[in-house]
Amino acid sequence: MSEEGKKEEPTRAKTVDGLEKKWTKWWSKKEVYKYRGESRSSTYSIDTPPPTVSGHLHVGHVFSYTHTDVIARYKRMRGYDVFYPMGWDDNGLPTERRVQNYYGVYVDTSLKFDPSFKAPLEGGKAPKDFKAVPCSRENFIELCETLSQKDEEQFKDLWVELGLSVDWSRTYHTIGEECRRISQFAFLENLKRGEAYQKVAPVLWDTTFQTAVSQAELESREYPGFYHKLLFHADGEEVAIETTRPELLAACVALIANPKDPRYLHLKGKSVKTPLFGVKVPVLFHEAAEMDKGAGIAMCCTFGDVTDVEWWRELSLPVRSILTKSGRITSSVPEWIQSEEGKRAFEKLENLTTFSARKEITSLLKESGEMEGEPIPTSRMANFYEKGSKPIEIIPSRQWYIVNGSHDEKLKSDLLACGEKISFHPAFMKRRYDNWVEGLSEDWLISRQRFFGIPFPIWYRVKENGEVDYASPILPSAEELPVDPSSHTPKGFEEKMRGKAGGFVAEPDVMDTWAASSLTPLLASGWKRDESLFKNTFPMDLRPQGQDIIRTWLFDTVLRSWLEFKELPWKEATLSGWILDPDHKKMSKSKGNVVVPKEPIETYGPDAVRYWAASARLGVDTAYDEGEMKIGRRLSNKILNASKFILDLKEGAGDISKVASPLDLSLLSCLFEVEKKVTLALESFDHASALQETEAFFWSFCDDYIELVKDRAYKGDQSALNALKIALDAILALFAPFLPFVTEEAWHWAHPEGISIHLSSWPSLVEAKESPEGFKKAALFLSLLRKEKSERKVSLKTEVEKALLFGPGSEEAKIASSDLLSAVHARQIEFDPSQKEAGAKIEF
RNA sequence: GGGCGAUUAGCGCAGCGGUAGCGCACUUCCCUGACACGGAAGGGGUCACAGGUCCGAUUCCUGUAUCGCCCACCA
Repeated sequence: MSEEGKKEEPTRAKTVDGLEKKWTKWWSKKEVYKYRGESRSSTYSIDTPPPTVSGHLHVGHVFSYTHTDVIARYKRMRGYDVFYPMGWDDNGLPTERRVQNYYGVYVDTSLKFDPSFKAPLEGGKAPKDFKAVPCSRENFIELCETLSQKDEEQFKDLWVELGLSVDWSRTYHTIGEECRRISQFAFLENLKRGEAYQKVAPVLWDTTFQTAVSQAELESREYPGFYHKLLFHADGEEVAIETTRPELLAACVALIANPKDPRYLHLKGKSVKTPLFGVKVPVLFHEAAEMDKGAGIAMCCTFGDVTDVEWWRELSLPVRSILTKSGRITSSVPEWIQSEEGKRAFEKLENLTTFSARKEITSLLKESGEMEGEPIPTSRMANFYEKGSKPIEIIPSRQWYIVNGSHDEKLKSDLLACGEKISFHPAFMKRRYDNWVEGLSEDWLISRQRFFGIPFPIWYRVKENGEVDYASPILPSAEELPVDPSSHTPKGFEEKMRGKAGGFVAEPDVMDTWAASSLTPLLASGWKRDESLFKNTFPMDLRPQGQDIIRTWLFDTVLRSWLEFKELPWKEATLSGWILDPDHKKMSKSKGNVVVPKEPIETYGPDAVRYWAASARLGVDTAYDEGEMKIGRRLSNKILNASKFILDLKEGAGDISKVASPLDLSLLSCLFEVEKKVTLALESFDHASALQETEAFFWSFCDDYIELVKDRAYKGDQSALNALKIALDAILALFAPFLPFVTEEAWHWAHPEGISIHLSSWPSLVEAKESPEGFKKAALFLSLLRKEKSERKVSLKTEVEKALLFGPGSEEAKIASSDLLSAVHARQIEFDPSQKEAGAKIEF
């Protein structure tokens, strides 16, 4: 026992306050949660979600991580060697922005690493006329690692305080060297097998961040717009179309109507002239044109939305692009506009943002009389990059992709089969996986036009004529990884050949953050780094995560694992729900309703906060509820007090052979039943019922069993004393995964030489000879007698002459007759099972 | 438009073929030799609605409504 422990012993803690400091220190000193790595069969491995290191903590973190910790602790007590690592996600836009603001820098990939670089700021507010300073990608990554270390300390403090049983010697960073190496290596493997490829195609583009984004990162939002009715000119008639994107008129390549629409059939094979620009475009027909939408005929622009892309592809239309990557109209008149009026009109739109261009073109159209009526306001759904603030545009560019089954039926069905083999908890979450896989329409776009992130390990040759030869990239060997092609020179070249004809250039793009995150099971388990660790931990057992990232993190991880090994990354996936604020609104920083987890932990104690979290089932959105924490705190205190009471009695050794009274045996049978239920629940990841079941038994144990046997226990009755001790040990063990601090405290009172309850074994009682009904009925009649006393307005300890128990169950309750007698302070007791309804009477 | 979940006491939630449970809150009582950061007892619900299956439905089936989420649509 530690010195601290000794000091505590004479006066056992009365409340839960302060337990966390004492025991977290002890656990760390004794390496209670260390993964030993003996064999795959004894290992239970967890693919812990690496929290985004953004400097903000949130009770939602506490919620879902507690669910996982309960399982980790349970498995450990079941004898598993639990592999429970922790990662930090410091690769991605949130970190990038945070580092930029914190240090006052931005990345310039043309710069070389500067070992003496000093950032101009170090947190705090930037001076008024401050201008951010450029730095190399490597310097930026260094700054990122420095800052995330600070953030990680915060997170780690929280996790430790919460009592997460993480093995802190196993941590990783998603921007760390090892992760860059693995991500690049895995990408090169994909490339080798033909699963990664590049192509020039229309991509979803965020104009604010100026990067391509993937289908998985889209979200639909309500966006205000206007319907504009434009008049196209056909022979002898005007064709009206409706559009919300008039600014793209110059990019129009065709009008599309439904082949079944009689209104436009006569235009088949004809062309029309666009308003303002007078460009001739064909009238074409396609099933995707909806007759009841707008005018029933649409203009197809390159590119206004994904339907345009579909038409463009299927009808082999030309590309007429007028939007630049910054979201502005191009700065010169495109060659397809021939007429003088058209050229003049376009000049007025040059360099305008889509928003200003829309206003400008509207007035031009009004002037020319080619718009019918006023624009009609509408609210439509538009696609946004989830972190962006303007709708995405579709712009053709060269990008890297990884296959995901969208164009490959075999791969798609393999991935669906993977979904079948993973157990989702709750099970209905699997449908979201299926829906996503079935609905994929494009391969996974993994290149991002950002500066911070994991670079593609690729260079390209520059031909003698100065053109970049994308077709045959130069690749590094596995030993060279990680590389940053913008500052490292490929083998066989000299740095001075960079950017020169006959030389080389770097691939400027970085990988999507999910490209790294999708490798967490490989990263954590030591793939290509520690083969014995890898053998013992992969495929992993459990992936816990949020329900919102099934389509990204979960799917991408399955995909990468499948491509790499033709294997599942893990067997089970648990999905936690949202945390809502007390008014059932989703907690989010922008709403300002976020609760910082430190506060409730300090106020109620970590066990109480865990109690709240563990009371909610997986997949169920849960309101933040301090009331529930109060109950958890009360329960924790009660556990301490009940333990104290039992251990202060004349010590029973917990020897089951000394338990002889039928009531005591019956209690142990009830306990056996509870253990079975709790174990079953935890095996199916139903921590909430496990906790509830344990708690219900514990209250009945305190209110009924302890009250019944108190008298015997005071008198040193061995049967009662031993049963109390056995039950106490079992109850502490059943609570241990949920309430690690109080259970540890009380367990050490009983086991002063032991290391930790969390390394002790899960209770495995055998059913006692007596039926559980005896105790249950005794408890029932004890409660009926209490009710009788309460209704007769006498105190519980008032002496009475006779207690009369009748009705069903009173026969079984007879095994407790002498205990009932002393518990209700009666001189005699009578039973009458012949009555129809159970009840109790007292006589004075 | 497709899919998924929810709807049970004032609130938060369990339950699931046999005439409703837990916790909080509420009312009453009790500083009883573990516990007043406590304990005992009590009141409170036509289980969203409408059909169907069944001897019997809150529980199964089919619809409807409301709320939430995911996907698709975005002329």
